[in-house]
Amino acid sequence: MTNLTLKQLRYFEALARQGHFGRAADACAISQPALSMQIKELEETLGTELFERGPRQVRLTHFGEAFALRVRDILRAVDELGDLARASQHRLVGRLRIGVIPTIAPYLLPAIIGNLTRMHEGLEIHVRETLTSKLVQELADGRLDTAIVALPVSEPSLTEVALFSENFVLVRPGEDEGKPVPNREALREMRLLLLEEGHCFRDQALSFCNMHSALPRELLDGSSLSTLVQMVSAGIGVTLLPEMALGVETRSASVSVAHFQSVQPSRTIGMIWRKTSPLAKQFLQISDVVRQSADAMRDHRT
Amino acid sequence: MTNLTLKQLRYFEALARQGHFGRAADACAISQPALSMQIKELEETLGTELFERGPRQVRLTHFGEAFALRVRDILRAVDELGDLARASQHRLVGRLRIGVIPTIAPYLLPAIIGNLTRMHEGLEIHVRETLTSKLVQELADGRLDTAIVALPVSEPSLTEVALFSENFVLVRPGEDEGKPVPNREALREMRLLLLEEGHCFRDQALSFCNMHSALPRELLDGSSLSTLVQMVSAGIGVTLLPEMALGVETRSASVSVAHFQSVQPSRTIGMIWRKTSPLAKQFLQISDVVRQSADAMRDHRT
DNA sequence: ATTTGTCATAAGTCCACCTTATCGCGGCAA
DNA sequence: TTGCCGCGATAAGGTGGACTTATGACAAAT
Repeated sequence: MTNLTLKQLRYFEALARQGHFGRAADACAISQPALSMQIKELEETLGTELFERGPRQVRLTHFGEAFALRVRDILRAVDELGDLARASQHRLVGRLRIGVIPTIAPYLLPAIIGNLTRMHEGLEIHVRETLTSKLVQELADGRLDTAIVALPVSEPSLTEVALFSENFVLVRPGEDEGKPVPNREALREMRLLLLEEGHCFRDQALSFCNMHSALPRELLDGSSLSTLVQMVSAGIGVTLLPEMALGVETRSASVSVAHFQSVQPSRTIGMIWRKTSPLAKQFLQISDVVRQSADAMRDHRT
Repeated sequence: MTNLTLKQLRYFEALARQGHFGRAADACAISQPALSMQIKELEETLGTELFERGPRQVRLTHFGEAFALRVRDILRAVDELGDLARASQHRLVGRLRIGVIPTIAPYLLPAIIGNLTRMHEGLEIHVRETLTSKLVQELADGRLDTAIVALPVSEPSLTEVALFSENFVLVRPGEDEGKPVPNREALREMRLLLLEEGHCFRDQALSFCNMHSALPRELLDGSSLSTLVQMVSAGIGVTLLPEMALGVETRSASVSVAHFQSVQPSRTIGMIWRKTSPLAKQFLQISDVVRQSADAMRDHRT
């Protein structure tokens, strides 16, 4: 025996409502025999009569009534599937698992989360803050949807879009205020405090100084940019900060901030996601939000 | 765009569960391209991607996950439809609206209801007690499922099956005990107490006496057999009772009961239902229950 | 008795769906 | 790199199911 179909249930519902084959067929935009056949097939599939066909009227049997109640629930649920799909066309819905590197997260996330939840009501945002390599791995595993990292990542399976660039600034103890800004060569002679191994920002800073990672002698590892700034404030050394961290980290510390003159060190921050992800359009939307958030922060700081 | 089908939802569920087109196709007992096409069609219908097709694995999108939850509910509900039908195959289920004439109801119903509820657990019995004409009308209107009345009813649209026959007995005041039993002609000279117009039992009694209904002079109307017996007990007249009523009505009344000698008046009690009713088989089942109940009563009384 | 209304059945057409065969592509090993 | 392999998408063709119109059957109404 054939399985039952949604079509049959729809026809059944129409006939139960109309109590008349002809009118029900009209309502379904089919011919009366087509409806008759489908109803008959449905009854055979169930092994029970659903309607009592009298010459005067077509009436539901008892079982038909019980059946109709459940069928209506089912049809409503099915129609809601369509609504659900339509609703999630333009609006990002459900859970968004976003990864962010530690040298970005504290400064950018508050604004991003605020804007996203405001624009996409009902969006549940999970944040993962860790190193780029782990983010990439978790992205590939499907444990993350997207991540905000420093470009380039150069993973062939990932799409990357640029969000913004930010310069690095030199942070020195407060008493160094006004001293000439060292160039890269001079910097190499100073005690440069950087994050521990694995942070991309560390590599970027080293790269700017033309140093290789195999020079641990002159480096002290700090666990966060905030810690580094505190150490600088204590006169232990100097460090580099991405511009975005300036507002938060140097506000209440006795340090002096200096911009480099000729060659501005910088990095590009971008968003990445699996090339296969069907949420690409939504991610582009989100990237706009992030870009705007970052711009707003920059404007507000200057 | 075509509507979505249960088949698509079933395929979708299999693919969501297996995460692999080939295995899901096997599970559905179809070829892999067939499943691919149906999934594609489903996604097009919804306007959204349900799966993220990576070279490594096939994963649900967020929307796909939300979708799967609802789909599973729907499929479960649909499968329950089949169970519901199968469960109500042989067992009478739901509501049974049964009509009974007043000269039967008080005596037969307790036993019937007891037996029916015992045999068909979960059966909800509604009883309607009124005159045959109204029962027939309500039956035709679909407000009753079946009725127990005196045959024949001779409605072409109704099926009738005999349940049992019962004789009428003469009920006289207690002091008439032992007096010769009058024949029909003698009965016509006595003060015969009968039910009001419309009761079939009244017509049956009159018919036995060869009287026509247009003889109100010698008749007094009582509202129930019980009332009639009380009036007889008070010496107001005599009446006829169906045998079935004997036990209940004459137990605590000072009346004498006499059986007629030669020509036993009687009536046939039967069950009726719409010819179009698909519950015919169940009604036959019920009629057996009723028959047994009546026999048990008769045996118990003698 | 004829007509009307209503549902079931018949016959034929067409499209949806399934099949097998093949392509395209990314991953993997020599 | 090059060829192989696994897997999903695509192509082409066949079959059955579902729809159509036309007609039958039956009861009710006139």
